Order: sequence, then structure tokens, then C-alpha cells
Amino acid sequence: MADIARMAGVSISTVSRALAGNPLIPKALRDHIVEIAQTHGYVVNQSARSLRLRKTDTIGVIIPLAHEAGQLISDPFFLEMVGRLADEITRRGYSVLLNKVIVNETGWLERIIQSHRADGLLLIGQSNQHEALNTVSDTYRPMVVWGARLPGQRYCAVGSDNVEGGRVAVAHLAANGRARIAFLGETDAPEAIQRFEGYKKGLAEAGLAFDPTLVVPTPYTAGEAREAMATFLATGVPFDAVFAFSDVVALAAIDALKAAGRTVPGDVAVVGFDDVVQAQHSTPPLTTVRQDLAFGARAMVDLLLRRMAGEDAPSTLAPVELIVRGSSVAS
Amino acid sequence: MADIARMAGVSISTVSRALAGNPLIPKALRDHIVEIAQTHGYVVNQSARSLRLRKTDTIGVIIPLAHEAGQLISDPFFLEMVGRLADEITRRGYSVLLNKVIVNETGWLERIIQSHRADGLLLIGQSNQHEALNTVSDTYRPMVVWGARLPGQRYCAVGSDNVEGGRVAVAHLAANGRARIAFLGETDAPEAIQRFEGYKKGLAEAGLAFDPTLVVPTPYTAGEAREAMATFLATGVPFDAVFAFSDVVALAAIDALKAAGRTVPGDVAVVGFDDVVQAQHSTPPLTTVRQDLAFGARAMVDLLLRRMAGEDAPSTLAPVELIVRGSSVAS
DNA sequence: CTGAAAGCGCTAACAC
DNA sequence: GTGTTAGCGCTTTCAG
Repeated sequence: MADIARMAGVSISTVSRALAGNPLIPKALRDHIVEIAQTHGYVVNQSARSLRLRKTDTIGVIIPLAHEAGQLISDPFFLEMVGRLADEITRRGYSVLLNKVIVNETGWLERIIQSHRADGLLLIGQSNQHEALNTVSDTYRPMVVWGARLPGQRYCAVGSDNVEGGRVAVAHLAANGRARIAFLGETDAPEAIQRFEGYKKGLAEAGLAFDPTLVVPTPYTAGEAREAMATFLATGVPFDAVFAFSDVVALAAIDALKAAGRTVPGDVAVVGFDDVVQAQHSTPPLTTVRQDLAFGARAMVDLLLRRMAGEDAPSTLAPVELIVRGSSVAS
Repeated sequence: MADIARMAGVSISTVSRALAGNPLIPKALRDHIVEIAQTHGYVVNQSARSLRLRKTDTIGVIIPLAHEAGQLISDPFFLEMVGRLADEITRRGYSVLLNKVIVNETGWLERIIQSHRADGLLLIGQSNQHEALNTVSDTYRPMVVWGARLPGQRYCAVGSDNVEGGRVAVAHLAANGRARIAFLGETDAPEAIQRFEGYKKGLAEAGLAFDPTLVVPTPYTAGEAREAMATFLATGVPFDAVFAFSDVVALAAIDALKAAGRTVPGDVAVVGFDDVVQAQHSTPPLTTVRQDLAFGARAMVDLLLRRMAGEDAPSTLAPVELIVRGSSVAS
């Protein structure tokens, strides 16, 4: 910047003002300075600017992983969410700092905040960190979390109506004559628990008894889910439908069912959750509870910017919608 | 940091050294200082650190978009690449700055570099910016580009063997008795051009004549690709196979073919390129030329780090592999 | 309207 | 071993 100043024959502060478009500097001079900066490929150093201004024009997107390793790439839901958030953030003139963190040691979030690399934080998923998030949010405002609405929640959350999603999935299966509906999923994370609640609610509304033998604890990844389904099949417990808490799990279940000689939806109807891209391309196409990620991503960024501006933006529920395809009803 | 210094009863530079693990400070004192910093939630301000050290411990991942708008989310290939790069970068202790840029105005890359927000740059795709990249690379070393190897290329590129991929796809179709093989794709970007070359090479090797009426200019997105295929069908030009330059286009083509009453692979055999996740879940499953993105991402990050260290890392070709599934051969 | 000067929070000579 | 000090490159009072 000093160089530019010398070249333009003005002081360094004039250059700073000109480059910032400060109207105190006459337009002619401003343009001249901008031009000379441009021809010399000069761009303001963001580290220095951030230090001085105490802001980075950057939003941190954090993917909290509870169980170590778990490659980011594996989950199409995360990936799609990252893409949509990146779009929204970029559109508003901010940069995206992507942050994959293993949330084992306490203080992981505080560390990210204190490093001052971002003006605001977006977490994709609350993992098992509900209390940590509550604590942090008491002192740090510019943060929005994708995840479940929980009682006593003090942080700003945007998430789908998981209970309703589970309920509507089961209602659909019951309405099509299914009576023994298995639940496939983990019940450790809040979102999973809510979908499980919706599952039980749906059963109750349909006049079906809840049968614990139909609950199949199933990990998040395709490989493990396929195994879990195979193991469940081996138990011989009779069932005619599956509600899986994610599409990845549902698609894996379909694979396992086919491998075991069961037809879908003939022998077993399957409903998933998310509506990832491959849901519509599977065989049969997957009936699923669609999460509106476009809405969710927009809402998260909107709320975050409001919080960064000092407002107190509220938590928001994103609508879900049952998408009926071939995996749950004969075509 | 001044606060921590006061609390520890030492000078500010001692704190800096202690937090950096400098062995000049006795271990006991170091631990003590680290502890007091921790309990007070103190973390080094990265803006200040970056300014002073002239490094950010951040790697910029850039998605260059030639044709405006084009949502990031739409292309599963980009998304998977971002995920894999993020994994590799994080694993090496760097942060990821995600950057979606519309490459319309010249100097876009110089601007990113000069802003000094990243210590190195990874571009996903060279778009139509071959010359711009060449120019920049003469003065800026820490940059690696995913894309085609091109004659007179002065920047470091990692990419699949596109020609070989196209060749092998066509060879496979020809070996299965197909004689009129259409090419679906744009031929503006280098990678697309190379796949098209491979297509012609494959035809030649199989003793098939190249027929320009079988070349169908097809945009990248699913919707437009479906339309392009439909339009091509309407022309009545006879064909019994399709080689599409991406899976997204291939899957869209299958949709359009089915809608027009053609069977796959009966009437028309289809081969794609990429092996995105949904390729294995389509009906029929898609035969495709698999790009080894795990390899590619690792190579890109490796090469970049070497370049950041001052070495002069060479361009690299990633192997491709034909994955035969149901869309090209009767099961 | 423009320039001089202070200082954002940190690291690393350079003393002691 | 530890403290003093000089900047890293920028923005912005405060004077003129």
C-alpha cells in the first residue's frame, strides 16, 4: 500500500480511503488510485485488515464429528448441506472457512471462536454437544446450529420437523397395510431420537403396538447399515416394512433385503429420510421424508447475519414432506 | 495475551514462546502458562499471527465457474472433490477456505492470491482459464489445478487420463457389438475435449467411422442434458449407444431414453464418466469410467505442500478405470 | 480534503 | 532464560 501511495504521490491513508471508496476523496483521485492499484495487481492484505478491523468477512462452517475418523466424504447429506451453505454465504459476500472437527475434547468450540478466524459460525449438526452449545451460546451470539429443537435450548437452531417426519413416514406405511414396521437407526443424536419418537407416534396413531424387537440399532454408514440389516434378517423377526432414519441407511437396507431374496416393496416396504440425490435413482426409487435444505441453508445464513448484526434471531423449524416413490408402494 | 502475561507474572514474549512450545522456556513454566491460558479460554488471535508470520495455515479451495450462476450444489462431482480435499487438508493441519468464483473478469486469480488469505491454492477444474493459469503460475508457485494435461502447460496439474477414459469406454461399447455410438457433451473445457478425443480414438481403433451427426452438444446440468437427449432423439438419427462425458449427463440421457420408450441397454447402451455415487444406484446401474478422486485429492494436496515448501512438484496423471455395470451390457 | 501517528495482537531479533 | 522493542499492513482518529 505504501508503494501505491508513493506512485500516486499521496499518503498511505489516502490510498486506504480511496480503495475503501470513501467519498471524502474526490472521485477523480479515487479512480486514479484504484486504477494504479489494479495495474500493479495490488490487493489489500486481509490479515492486516482483519487485525485492524476485528472482523474477517468470513463465516465458519463446522462439521462436528462425534465418532472420530468418519470421513466427510461419506455422507451425501453433509456434502449437500455444505454446498448449499457455501452458496448462500458466497452470495452475501462472505468467505467460507470449512472446519471438520472431532469433538472429543472440551473447549473445541471455544477454541474455534477465540481464534478469531470467522465472524460467525454455522454448525452442521449438533452431534452430542447439546450442553456444550448451550454453554457457549451464553457468551457467543453469532452462531447457528443445524439440528433438533430441544427443550431448554439456548442456542439458535434450524432444523427439520423430525417428529413429524417420522410420524408421516409410519402413517404412510400403515395406510398401505403394513403392520410390522421396523425402525433402523442410531438413537444417540437428538435428530435421530426425534425421528424415533415420530415413529412411535405414528405407530400409536395407526393403532399399531410398539414392538422393541423391531428397533434395529444401525450406524450411519452404508457398509455398517447393510450389515445391521443382514443381522436383523438373520434373527428371523417378522416384519413387512422399514423406516430408516436416513436415506443412506435406507438404501443400504434395500441392498441387504435384495441380497436376502426379499422384494421391495413386495415383501418389505422401505421409507428413508433426507431425500438425497440418489434416492430418486435407486431401484426401486426411494420413498423418503424430504428435508428442505435450500430453505434450511438460507434460514441458517439469514439468522446468522442477523445475529452478527446484534439482533436476536429465533430458532426455526424447516418443513418436511413425504415423497412417495416405488420403495413403499407397488407401481 | 497481555492478560495472560500479567496473570502468569511474566512478559508477553514469554507467553508467546510458551504457547508456541518453545523449549527455551522451562517445561514447568511452559505448562503453567498453557494451563492458565486454557482456563481463561485464551487462544492466539490468528489474524495477528498471520500478519506477523506472513502465513495463514490455510489452503484455499477454489471452484471456478465459467458460466455464472451454476449453483455449487448441482454437481456431485465437485461436491465429492471438495469433501475429499477438505479431508486431506484437514488431516495435514491446515484450514480450508472455500471459494466459489465466477471467472469473468481478468485478474480474479491474482486478486485471490494478493489478498493473502491462504498459503496455497487448489483449483477444482481449469474451466476455460488455461492461459490465465499459465500466466499466474509464472510468479505464483503454491498452486495446483485439477484438470487436463495440456501442451505448453506451465502450472501444476493433476487430472485423470481423459483420452484413455474415452477410448476405453468406446472400445467397450464396440466390443459389445455397438456400431453407432453417440457422444454427449460440451467440448469447451479441456477435459471434455480430451474425452472427445478418446472417443474418436476408440472409434478408429474399433474400425468405426466418425460420424459428426452423432455428436450431441450437451450442457453439464441434468435438466439441460435430458432436453438435449430428447432433441437428439427427435432428429431420428439412428444410434445404438451413448458415451456421455459425465455421469450426470449419462443418467439424464437414460431418463430421456426411457421416456422415449427406448430400453437401456437393449436399444441403447450407455456409458458415463466419473463414477459418482448415484451411478451404482441407477436403473440400470451405470457403466462408467471411474476417476480416482481419493488418489487425485491426495496427490493435489501432496504436490501443493511440496510447492509451498519451495520444491518444484510435477504434474500428475490419475488412472481411470472402466466400471462395467448394467447400462452397457445385458445382465 | 489530506497527512501524521497510533495501534489492532502477535513474533522474533536483540539485548541482558 | 527472559524482557524490551520493532515491526507485520492496515484503518482511523485527530490535526491541519
